Amino acid sequence: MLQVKSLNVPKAADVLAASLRERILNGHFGDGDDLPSERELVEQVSLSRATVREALRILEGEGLIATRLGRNGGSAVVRPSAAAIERSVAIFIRGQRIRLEAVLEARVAIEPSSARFAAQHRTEDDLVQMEACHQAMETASRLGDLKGYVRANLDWHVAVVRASHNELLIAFISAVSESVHEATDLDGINPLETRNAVIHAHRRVIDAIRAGDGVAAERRMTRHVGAYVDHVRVKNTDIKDMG
Amino acid sequence: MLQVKSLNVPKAADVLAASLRERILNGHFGDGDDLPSERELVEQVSLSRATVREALRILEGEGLIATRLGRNGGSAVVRPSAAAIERSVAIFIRGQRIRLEAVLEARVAIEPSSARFAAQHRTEDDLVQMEACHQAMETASRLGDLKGYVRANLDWHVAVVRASHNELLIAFISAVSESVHEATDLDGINPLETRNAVIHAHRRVIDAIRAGDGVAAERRMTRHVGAYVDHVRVKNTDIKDMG
DNA sequence: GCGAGCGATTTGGTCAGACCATACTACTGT
DNA sequence: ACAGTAGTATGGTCTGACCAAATCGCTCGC
Repeated sequence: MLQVKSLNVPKAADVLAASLRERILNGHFGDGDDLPSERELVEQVSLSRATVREALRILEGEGLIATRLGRNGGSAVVRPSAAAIERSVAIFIRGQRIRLEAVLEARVAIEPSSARFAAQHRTEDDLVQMEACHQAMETASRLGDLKGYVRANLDWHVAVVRASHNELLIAFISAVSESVHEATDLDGINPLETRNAVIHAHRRVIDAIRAGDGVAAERRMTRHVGAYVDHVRVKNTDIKDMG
Repeated sequence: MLQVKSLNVPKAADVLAASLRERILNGHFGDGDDLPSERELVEQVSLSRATVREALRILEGEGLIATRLGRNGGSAVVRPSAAAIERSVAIFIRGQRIRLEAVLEARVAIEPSSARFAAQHRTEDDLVQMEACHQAMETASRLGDLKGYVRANLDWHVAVVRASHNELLIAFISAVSESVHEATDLDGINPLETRNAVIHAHRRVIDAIRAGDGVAAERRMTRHVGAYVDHVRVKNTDIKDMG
């Protein structure tokens, strides 16, 4: 007797989604192009509207299309942004209950190299952004606005990585930053003494980046984030999860 | 006249998905638990089956549930894995046409620190895994099996990061590795001379990790991946996209 | 002429009910 | 006792309808 091996039965919606995804990523549909309306797609692919909608919803979840309501609405192709990565990372961290220490380690791994790349590729605008965050930190620290200080601190780190002009690193750091922020609020007393040390360290990193000195930028960032993770570690000798 | 501010109209499916997502991430539903069947959910939340299905599909896309067919089927909660991150990163790289150079930079940023963490946290099993990849590389190189060599090379790098026991770094490196692999196939002639140098560099990294010497592991890995990215850069002076 | 207002139209969002395909359960006949 | 078969719970798909939002385009009054 003929043996059929475990016959996979792909779902119609998945097949359609894969087809559309491929055409989008191939550039067949460009950024901003409107896909056919749901009812048109129904006719074109001979599937029910429910199935077509399910496929569109998959692509929307992947950040490949955006759907608008009303006349002249429909689904338009969008360039996939880092937002999808940030979402999946956030879910991963919460769902797997990743240790805060591991999240900080990831930052420590990424930021020094990013600082080096930033020194090599930074533009004038990047410097302006970093200085703005820096000043916001100083102001918030002086006023005792701890919440604003922590926020500006996070923004500064993201600004540095942004200056590297490496889209992947930017996506990664953005993804972990949010989780760090949520945990840091609870954790940090951030005494003035520590705040001043942080601000000073930031100052020196910015200077190196402005001077285009990648080696110094990397070394200074290494020291800075290393000190920070040590600081957190001594405050939480026990293992602490997030979420 | 009363002014209503921009009245947001959340879609029912999104609301339901958010509700279920929260309950899953809170641990209210544990790993492996079965969600109510679609028809039960329809009754519980007073929405149509199409809407309920859309919500479930969202969660499935986020890697929070898995759905099985047939009797005793239904949606079961699963721990979100790195797979979702890998998917979103792959889409991001292809969709944004991230430069291969940027992808390699991300690896360069991540791997040295990972090697250091690996030296600190590696288990015996981790060493076995790395040695296995190493040996596979040597064998493939000797036999001239370039495809196997490249594969084993990638696996070795992932194995090192895996030994760091940092789930986030593992997810990141896995995500970029696939993209690197797809591009490397085309790129690499990988002459014997280069292969031997790579294998020797790997040997020294493994030795440092085995010895628990984090500083040496990090330094050696830095040199190794730095040499590799330079190697690629000289071969592609023009900017090359992926996908 | 022209702008404000208002209906018509297009399009996604939701609903209801049905039927099919699949995988497991339980019975039944030898 | 066991193989085969009918039953059943469940996801997958289809059909067709109606609702709600956003836009278009016409009319009317100035």
